Amino acid sequence: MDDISFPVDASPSPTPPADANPTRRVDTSITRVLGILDLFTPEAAVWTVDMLVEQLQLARATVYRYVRALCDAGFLVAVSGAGYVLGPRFIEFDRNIRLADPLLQIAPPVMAELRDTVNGGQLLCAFYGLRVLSVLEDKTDPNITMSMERGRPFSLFRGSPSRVILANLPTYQLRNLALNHGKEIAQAGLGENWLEFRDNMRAIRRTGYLAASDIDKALIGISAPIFHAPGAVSASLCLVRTKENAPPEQIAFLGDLAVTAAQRISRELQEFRPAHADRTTPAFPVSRVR
Amino acid sequence: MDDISFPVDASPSPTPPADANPTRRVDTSITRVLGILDLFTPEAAVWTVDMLVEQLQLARATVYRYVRALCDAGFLVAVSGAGYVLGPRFIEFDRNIRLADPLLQIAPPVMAELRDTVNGGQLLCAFYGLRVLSVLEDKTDPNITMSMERGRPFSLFRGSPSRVILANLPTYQLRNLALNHGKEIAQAGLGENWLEFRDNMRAIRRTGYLAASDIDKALIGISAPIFHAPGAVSASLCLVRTKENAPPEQIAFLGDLAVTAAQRISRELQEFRPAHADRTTPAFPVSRVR
DNA sequence: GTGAAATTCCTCATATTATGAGAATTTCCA
DNA sequence: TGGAAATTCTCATAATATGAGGAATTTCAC
Repeated sequence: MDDISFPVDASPSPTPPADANPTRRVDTSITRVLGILDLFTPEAAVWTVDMLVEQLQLARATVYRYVRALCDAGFLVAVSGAGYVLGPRFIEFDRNIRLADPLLQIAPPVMAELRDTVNGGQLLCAFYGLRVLSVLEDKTDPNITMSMERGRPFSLFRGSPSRVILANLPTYQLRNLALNHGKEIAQAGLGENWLEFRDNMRAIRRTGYLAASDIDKALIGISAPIFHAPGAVSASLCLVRTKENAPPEQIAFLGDLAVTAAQRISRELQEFRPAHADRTTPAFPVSRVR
Repeated sequence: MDDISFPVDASPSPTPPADANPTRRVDTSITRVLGILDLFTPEAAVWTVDMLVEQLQLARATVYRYVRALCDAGFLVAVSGAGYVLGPRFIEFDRNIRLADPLLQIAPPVMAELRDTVNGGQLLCAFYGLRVLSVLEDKTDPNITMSMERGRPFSLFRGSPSRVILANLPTYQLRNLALNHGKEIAQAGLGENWLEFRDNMRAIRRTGYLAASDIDKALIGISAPIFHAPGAVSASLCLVRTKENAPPEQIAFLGDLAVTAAQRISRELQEFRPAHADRTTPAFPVSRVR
């Protein structure tokens, strides 16, 4: 737990930027169609065709074609008054993901057992390529407004749940990240070069857990990694307390608690065999970074 | 509540068929790309490019292009071992929908108040064009395994939450449905022709609530409609009990309870002004049937 | 770290198909 | 039922997605 300093400006980065890679040639109509969905945010939940025409600078007929394709697929629905909103397909797919995810079958009882000891909140985070997502929360302290419910995205480089996953990625993936995202790594205070970065990650790995407070300054999160297979990190368990409820001498205790619980989840995960093992389906594995 | 009979075979219809309309010309690549996502089910959560090539009968390079487009958008993620699974974007979009949906801000406290009186379970269902989706459940009786958690789709023509929404749609939408989905309506026992259908729907509308047991035979659901605007039904509240806990003489009581709560939710919904009323955004309205 | 095997991406010619403008049709509310 | 608004259709044109095979990466066991 040495000196992993975070001299980052506290920009909240609510949504990581869509991984637009302008240098890479890509089928444009697909990208354009899918890009429409990005416009539908909680702040701008309803879009009319007129608004889309103006925003996208496309012909009216084209916008209608796009919108219809998305409606047919259930990604948009028409609402009264010539508007469109995000469709039911996202809700259904989220359920599909929940149903297929072994982590969500294994972790909840473990987290429930911890609830009283933690006396704060718990967060289960999953590794998704370049980002980490909260997938489950378990809150007891009503003073903790984590607003970290399922679906909240985090950068891979900020917050203890993310960083403890990052630190446990295989070496070649860390090297990839250092090559492709060196600037973000440096900005996050994780090292100015590959060697520094590697050593910092190793330090976190050796401690086993990571305590940090760089997302919500009033809270402290103590995270431990979860492995789908030996050496294959795929998630993390984060114990959360308000800072005044987490005196320094308790950090190690909470860290051990997190590590033990995460190891237990990892073990059950590795013994887990999905209910539908009939097909020639590969076992559910861990995300790759690109 | 007269004689709305349901002589339907109990086919569970887990997922309504994707609204494929082969007669209608549509941009094909978009459809093909989005269609890939349909392959990712809880039973077949992991697909390799090889499997996709065989399934789709497309060139390897094309499949890679499709998959990359979907990965770039976050709808798929690469996992170790050359596989792909549904990506984080669905989880994020589901959260976006939750955050933007006034219903999910208003209904939970109302449902919490009802919890002890209902002494079973409650289901909040939303109307999405041709289907109805469970969006929230509140369960107290542990014997009720509704498996109706958020995201479970229902046909618009089966189950009391769906039918009570159906019955309260505006006349011209009912006529549309009778024209385009007459067979399903007849199969669901809702009427052999437009006049029968219209009368059946009017009967449900006049009763105010609908009790039925056609989804889970061991349970009974008592549903009342929720309106986003006068005359614009958009959701329903369904009170659930096991059959032995719901003697006939209590049905009317539960029906009144559902109607009262649904009316309260409707009223608050119509008074609701979203937090982000800055833009020239239309107010969040109700789905249309096509 | 290193190297072999597997996965992923790129290049390019060709033919498919998406696009835009405006007309025709359908929807929906008074 | 009518009429304004929303949606879809038609068609010529230009853009771009496709497939095949080879090149470049990535992965993972040693």
